[in-house]
Amino acid sequence: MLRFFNTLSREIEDFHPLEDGKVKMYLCGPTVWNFAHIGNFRTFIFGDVLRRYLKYKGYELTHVFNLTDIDDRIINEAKARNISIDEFTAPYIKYFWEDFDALEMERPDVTPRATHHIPEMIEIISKLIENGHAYESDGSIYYRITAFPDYGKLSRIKFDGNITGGSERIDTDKYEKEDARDFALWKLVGETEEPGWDAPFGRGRPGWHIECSAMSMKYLGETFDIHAGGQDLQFPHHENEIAQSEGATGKQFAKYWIHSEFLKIDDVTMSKSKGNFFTFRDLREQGYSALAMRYLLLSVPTRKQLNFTFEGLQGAESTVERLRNFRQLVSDSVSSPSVSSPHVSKGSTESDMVAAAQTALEKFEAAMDDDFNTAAALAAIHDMVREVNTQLAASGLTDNERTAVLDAIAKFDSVLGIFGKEETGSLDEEIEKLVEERQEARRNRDFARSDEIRDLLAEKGIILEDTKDGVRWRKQA
RNA sequence: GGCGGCGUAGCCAAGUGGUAAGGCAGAGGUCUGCAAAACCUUUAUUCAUCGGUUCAAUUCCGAUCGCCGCCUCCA
Repeated sequence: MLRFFNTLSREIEDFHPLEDGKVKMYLCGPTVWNFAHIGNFRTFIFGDVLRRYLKYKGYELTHVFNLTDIDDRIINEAKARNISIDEFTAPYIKYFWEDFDALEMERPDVTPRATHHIPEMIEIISKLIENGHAYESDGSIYYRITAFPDYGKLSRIKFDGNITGGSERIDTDKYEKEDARDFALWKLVGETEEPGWDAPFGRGRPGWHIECSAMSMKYLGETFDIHAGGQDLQFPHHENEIAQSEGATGKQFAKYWIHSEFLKIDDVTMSKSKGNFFTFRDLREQGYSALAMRYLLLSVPTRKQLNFTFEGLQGAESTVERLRNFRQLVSDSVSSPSVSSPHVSKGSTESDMVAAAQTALEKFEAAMDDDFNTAAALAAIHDMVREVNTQLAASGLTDNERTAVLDAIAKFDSVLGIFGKEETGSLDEEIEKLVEERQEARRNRDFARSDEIRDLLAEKGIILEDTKDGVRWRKQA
């Protein structure tokens, strides 16, 4: 039974989708005004694992993941460069998907862009004006929070007049809002001002929150199962989404809310405004692999803050390498002559590793079912790896064991995506020749030459290992 | 000021009212021509501190210290 923490209730709840066997989920995607950093990707990778795990559990999933391609930063940057919004965002959208794919995330089913859904936003705003949840004032359409008594039910924020730290904006606000908490749905602009779209209530552009209401409800319906996103979006973004959507439809918006915690770097939150962030590309250039980043970001359950350190990333690199190596060893064990040697044919030996794989799968699923405890899920995998490695070193695996273990790995990886693609293909001829020459040298006990070749290949990213069954090669991640 | 989270070995961390998962790094060993990989052993008498509840607390309660976040654009 899948259970997880629902921000709405602040409790761990059993998961019951609205419709049996089907899940509709929405994840807030990036604002494409810059490169996404790995803190951003923590949320997205969690979303990916959430997606994969729901499918693993057999749900038929509709997964919507938006791109915000209009907001004040984008407008200002585009203006500053004297280019259109589309021209400004196009490269960042391209980079984003490149990073997304490189991090082995599965593409969501629908990836809508805000600028392509202006009519849907206008429709919601029109409804809100009609039913009294919105009003015009001083060049903007505002949401009327007093008309929505449930406001604050997600973030549980209280407006007791106690706000001091955040009061600056409100105190100095030059807009004529009925209530300081009211937020803009639509900002009216002049007839020729860009960007601007025509609407019954006047030409303008959307506010900061309406896009997610519009895109989620368009593709998932007025009520859907899961809405996820970064912790920082809880307030005001998600709170406002609820207000807009439920204000317009009178129905519950999302049933379950999941928020991913921040990534810290040296104990300070990684954020663009603080300038202490690394992009995926930064780390890639420093030689760290996408798989290691995935592993690191999944090594801490999403609801806990994760402290990023290079020592940790390096550790993740070693771990991922070990896992990949493990799969390769198990896979290669087919041809190992020791597999069929008589001394391993004891029935108990075989059932042990089949059982180990089974146990690992059970623990893995139990951990994931328990509020997506990826840390415990990884531990289950490591336990199996150690057991099987021991068996492998001692006497090899039977065909049944090999199949069971590889099958378990495939299942783990269908959710976590940390093993990466299997190494296939062969070495090119030149390298093949060097390997052969090294073998020859070793036979002649010319170790100086053989070590020389091994170093040479290592520089090319080919790692050679001499095993009792012959030479084995693998590529560096 | 209001609200919330966290503090577990060198690092990343799971976890439970009954006596500390897992990974990385380190040390020793097996194997190897040497390596690598893998395996074995080892690394927290202790879970920020101080009190309290309890037969028993890292786990519950309170206080203190430290760190992080939201309340303002940010995954």
